[in-house]
Amino acid sequence: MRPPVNGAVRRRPSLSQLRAFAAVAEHLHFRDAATAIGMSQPALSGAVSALEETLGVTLVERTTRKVLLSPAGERLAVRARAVLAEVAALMEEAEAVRAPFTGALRLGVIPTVAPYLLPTVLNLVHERYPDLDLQVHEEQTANLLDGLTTGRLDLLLLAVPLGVPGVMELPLFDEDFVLVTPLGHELGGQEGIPREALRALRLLLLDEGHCLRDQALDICREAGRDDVPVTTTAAGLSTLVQLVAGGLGVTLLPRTAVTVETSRNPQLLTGRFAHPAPSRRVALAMRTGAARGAEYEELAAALREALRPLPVRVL
Amino acid sequence: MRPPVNGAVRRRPSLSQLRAFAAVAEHLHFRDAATAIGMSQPALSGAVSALEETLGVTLVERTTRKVLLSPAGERLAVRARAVLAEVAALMEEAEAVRAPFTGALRLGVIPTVAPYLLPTVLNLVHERYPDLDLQVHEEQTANLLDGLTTGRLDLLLLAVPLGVPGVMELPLFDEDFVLVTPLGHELGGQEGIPREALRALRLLLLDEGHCLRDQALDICREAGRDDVPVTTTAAGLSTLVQLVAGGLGVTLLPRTAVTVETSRNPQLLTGRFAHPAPSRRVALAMRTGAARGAEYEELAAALREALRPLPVRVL
DNA sequence: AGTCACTGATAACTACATTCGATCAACCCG
DNA sequence: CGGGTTGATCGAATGTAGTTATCAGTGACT
Repeated sequence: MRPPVNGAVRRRPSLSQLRAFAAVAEHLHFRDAATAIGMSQPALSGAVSALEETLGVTLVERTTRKVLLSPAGERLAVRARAVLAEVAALMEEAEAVRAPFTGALRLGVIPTVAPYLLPTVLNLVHERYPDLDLQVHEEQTANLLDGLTTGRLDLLLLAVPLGVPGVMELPLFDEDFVLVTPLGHELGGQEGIPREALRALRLLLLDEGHCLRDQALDICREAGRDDVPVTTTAAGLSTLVQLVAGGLGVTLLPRTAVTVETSRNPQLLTGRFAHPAPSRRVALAMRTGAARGAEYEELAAALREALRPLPVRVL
Repeated sequence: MRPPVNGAVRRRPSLSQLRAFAAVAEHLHFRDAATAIGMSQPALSGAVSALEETLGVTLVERTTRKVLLSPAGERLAVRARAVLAEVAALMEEAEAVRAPFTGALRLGVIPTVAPYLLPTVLNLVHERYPDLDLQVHEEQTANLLDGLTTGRLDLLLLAVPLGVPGVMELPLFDEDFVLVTPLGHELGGQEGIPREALRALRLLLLDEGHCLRDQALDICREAGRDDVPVTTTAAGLSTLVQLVAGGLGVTLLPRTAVTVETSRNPQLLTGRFAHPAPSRRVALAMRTGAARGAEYEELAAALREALRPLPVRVL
């Protein structure tokens, strides 16, 4: 009493079969799919048929003129892609073991960090990991996270916490915010400024999308300021500082940006907040389970050392 | 200027190679591993060597007397297992598509739900999915969750929310708790009992580990009762009800349990709480991304229909 | 309606990877 | 110093997976 039409011996699918199927699922066209994965069309055709045979399921509805996936095919294509992704991760990890700190590392950095930390980062990489081909992409947090999860980027350097599942943060340091004022401002150059002072100030902010803008607004809220002072905004910290120098208001600057941005402008003063000063945490972020994760952690450790000379609290 | 000792052509590992490696990683013994996956020892030996060749990494340190994984091997074994797990999931999903609602379904049920819902569940399965081999396991929530994540169980029927990552809940219904009192108790048989009444009652509870016990305690806390009345506890709801009938105190019973547990005992009365009454939500739970997930969702839908006659709020 | 271009399927053949049984060499143990 | 166990190696048989060449069905255009 065996099942009726089941003469097929159930066996294990092969990776190339899954690759073939995934390619067909993507292109919905056998010849295109075949060239895409570098094999002949008959081979691919046979591979897909063989897979359907081994799984006992029709995956692809082919009318000579059109190809589309069966409902089962839709579901199994997802699984096939998952398998192939795992295999790719394995091979990548093998490569990472074989030759750590080589090849391309696509690093995403937020604009309010990039100009001030990149010198340190680039130096470190150049000195310590000369075979690492660091490719820097400066974007805002949301874009970076999208790039990370879609695989366009490998590693991010940004402000945390992110609270995004599947993304692991490797904290680097905490840095205080300082108050940047024009020369002659009542708070100019003071120390121990209470946060509540923010309530009465005309605060200049970055454009929408910059996490620093949101952090500044949060700090204001915590200081008891409920209105949102959106009068002027600037695309970059340098511009923002120029606006402050021009007397349009004051702004908050992360500690790492202060030296670069204010030293070249004698019109500015920086004031420190009272302890505990508002601060932000800067970290590396990678996909949880990234193939080169171990390297990223080592890089984070090396980076913490390299950042020690900076006026921040290294973690 | 090509890399020095790299004559090997980098190619793609095969699934059988990964299977072989995973087996060796598990057994740390070539012959055992070979028999475990049903292939000859030389074949397995060759497969592992071939994998090392394709990956360009030494995975296994073999001294003729001992086998152990290299650090790289440890890391890559994890990846290999992940690949194989994905493949297994794919095959299982294919099987599920090919023959839905057949084969074994290992269902875990908590003790405070099992006796009252299983008749409905078994009936439904028998009528609608006769080829489904339902295997019921009655355990407490913590054990069930462990069983689910380790793969010992496929589906759970329990009280939610669980808040466990990787576990998806398919809500079935909400049911009120009722107050069970002995005959002659001041609150006996009343309706619209305020929760605050719980403060003054001698409440009997189930043993540690039953989620119903924790829910009852939560309800008490919400009602403003801070002390934990742990005087007597019982291993099952039936026992608990007997204790109530014996005048030892009162207890909370989920609505689905009331008919069964109180009808056979004329010594008891049940009282309803004022709206909104304390309640619990009962749901199915499965691993996120379970191969037969679509079937479980359909089963949940069918179950909701089948439960409609019961005095609960079906979702 | 006929033809053409393009689709995926098939056939025949080849190459090579996988597997097996048999055997070998190293090692631990008594 | 054997005896037994370990993993590695060998050579042959098998089966898989790939190739090129060709076929057969379909829709579009004239």
